[in-house]
Amino acid sequence: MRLSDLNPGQQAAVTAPDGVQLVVAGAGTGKTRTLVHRVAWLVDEGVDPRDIVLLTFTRRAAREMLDRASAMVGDQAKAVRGGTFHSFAVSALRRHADALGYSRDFTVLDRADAEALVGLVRGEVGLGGRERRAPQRRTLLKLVSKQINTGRPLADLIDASYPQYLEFAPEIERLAVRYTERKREQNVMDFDDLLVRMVELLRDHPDRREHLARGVRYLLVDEYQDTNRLQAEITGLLSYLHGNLMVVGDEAQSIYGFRGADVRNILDFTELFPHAEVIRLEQNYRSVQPVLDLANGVLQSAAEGYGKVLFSERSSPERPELVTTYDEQEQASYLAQRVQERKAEGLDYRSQAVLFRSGYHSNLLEVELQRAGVAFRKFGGLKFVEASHVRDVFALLRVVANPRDVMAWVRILQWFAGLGAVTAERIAQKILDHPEHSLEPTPYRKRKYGPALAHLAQVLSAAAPLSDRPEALVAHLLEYYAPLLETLYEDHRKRVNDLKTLTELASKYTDLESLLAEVALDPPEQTEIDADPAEEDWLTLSTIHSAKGLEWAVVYVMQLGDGHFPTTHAVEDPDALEEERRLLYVAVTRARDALELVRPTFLRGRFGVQPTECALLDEIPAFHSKIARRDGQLRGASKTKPTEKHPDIAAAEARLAEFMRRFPRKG
DNA sequence: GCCAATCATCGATAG
DNA sequence: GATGATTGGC
Repeated sequence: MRLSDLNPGQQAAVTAPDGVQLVVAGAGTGKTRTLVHRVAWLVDEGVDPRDIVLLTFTRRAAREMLDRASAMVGDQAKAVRGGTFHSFAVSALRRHADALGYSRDFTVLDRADAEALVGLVRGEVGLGGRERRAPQRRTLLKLVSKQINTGRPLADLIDASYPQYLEFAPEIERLAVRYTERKREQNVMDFDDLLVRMVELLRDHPDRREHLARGVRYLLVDEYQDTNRLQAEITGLLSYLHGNLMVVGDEAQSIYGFRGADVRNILDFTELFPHAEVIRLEQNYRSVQPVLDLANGVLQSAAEGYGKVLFSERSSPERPELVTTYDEQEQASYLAQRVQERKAEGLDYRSQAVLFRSGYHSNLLEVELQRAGVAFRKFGGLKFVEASHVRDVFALLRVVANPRDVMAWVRILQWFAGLGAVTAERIAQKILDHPEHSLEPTPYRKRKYGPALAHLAQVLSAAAPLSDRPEALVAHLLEYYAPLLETLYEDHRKRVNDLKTLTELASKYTDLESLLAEVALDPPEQTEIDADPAEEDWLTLSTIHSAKGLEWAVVYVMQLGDGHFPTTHAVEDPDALEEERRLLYVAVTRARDALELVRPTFLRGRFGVQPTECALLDEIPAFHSKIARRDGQLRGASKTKPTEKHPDIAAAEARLAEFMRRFPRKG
């Protein structure tokens, strides 16, 4: 490895002596590069790679960094343990489950299952079927989760986000307690439990703490501004023994407030670790100055001053562009055409990315791209494993792995005619209370669904011995499930292909537990599954959250407009709007050479499709001098298809024309 | 008492 | 489009 490629700040971070360092690194200042070099440098210095732990925000980021480190110092760097806090916790918790009243075959509930379980408890604590409008299970889980991740009292959180539900505070308190109890009974953990139990393990079990911390000689944490208090606690507890900790982050890029992330973790870091060396990386190597001018403008408009100004030595005559289109359809057509134009000019799709606030914002664009034959992959939004029929198969896998998994049972049992939610829960509870019998169909023999249960029991008992061969296990279960699929879904023809994909997915694993944990913690993206592996040049579509830490030569930020980006909620809530601003900052700073902000004039609002402002853009100081304007209307429209007006807009215009005709202006 | 079909309401980001 | 309350049927 060569240190001469690095600037003095980066070198200081890479070669820092033992101890605690805080690396404050603005967007594009080579944060990832620095971490990669740090790992490589440590390995090069003779540190056992297995004693290095690199915690990142996604597993994708961890993999990428370790690959790059390996390229510098050889494959030994692959032995570095890397992943998210959650994935690190799963492996630690499996080994130490006994200390926490769990057994080591616990399963991980994803959000949908967690919500389903909250739904069961919801009825139990009296939050269902009343004339008073009680919060939905989704909202309830959000509240409980936020309480756990922030440590703030539930009543405060309700007051802040859902004041209309304050009258339910006592019931919600009870729900939180029951929910936790039931998860433990069922030997399942939701995402929050992974952190909570990890803290519990490290805090309350000194022997385990020492054992775990002994193996963490160097701890590196990326994206520290997006950690919550539990993660900060884990960071401190894991590194207490050797005292070698490096955290890296940028407070201006904090975009996970909704998940309980606390910027104070990074802002107050030196109070917690007074001996920490603070290293600042300020020079931006990524973007041209005009892009940074706009990024700086976005930060200036923030209520909380970050006092940060990015500068670059890369100049460009082109300012970022504000592209105005008529509506969403024209936006989609424009983008599809624009990426092709750039491709024709010699810029690969690989160097371009379209970013948006919410997963569904790209729906129309995806249709246009498909029509135009542009290969793309989408990151964020609905995942392959979230499809209902795929979840079905995973429910079968989960009861094989953990027969106490009530939510998996409840899902499976409701496949059968005449067996509804109430009976399903009753049977699942019975299995939980007498796990030695598992599914014993005899008591239900006289029921309509008796034979179906007998068949299921038979399939599952044959499945058990296949646990250490996931591929064979999936094949066995599919033999049972495939015929069922046809009766369960009218559109089963579309769904049946996914079953083959499932077998392929399973073939990558050697045991069932890691298959299930990985799929819960790092689900493969739908378009990765669909993509033609031979196609190497594809366009990236991504939510801004999923684009964090990445960069492209050209970036398009689409769907700018109140109610979309920023989202509905944020338009009224100043704190939420601040997070939207940081989100825009993250999006803008992904661009190396060129940036386009695309803004449809007519967007779907509360009263149908209507002209829409964009608070985020309007408040940027001297915005108009920082951007160039472009009309997104397609001139060479014959190349693609003609722009269609949104039906709502067409209808509104027709009504307007009718109105004008009947009430002609005088004079 | 439970199931299955029907109707109103409301939306995000992710491990 | 999903969630959850409601309603009619067994």
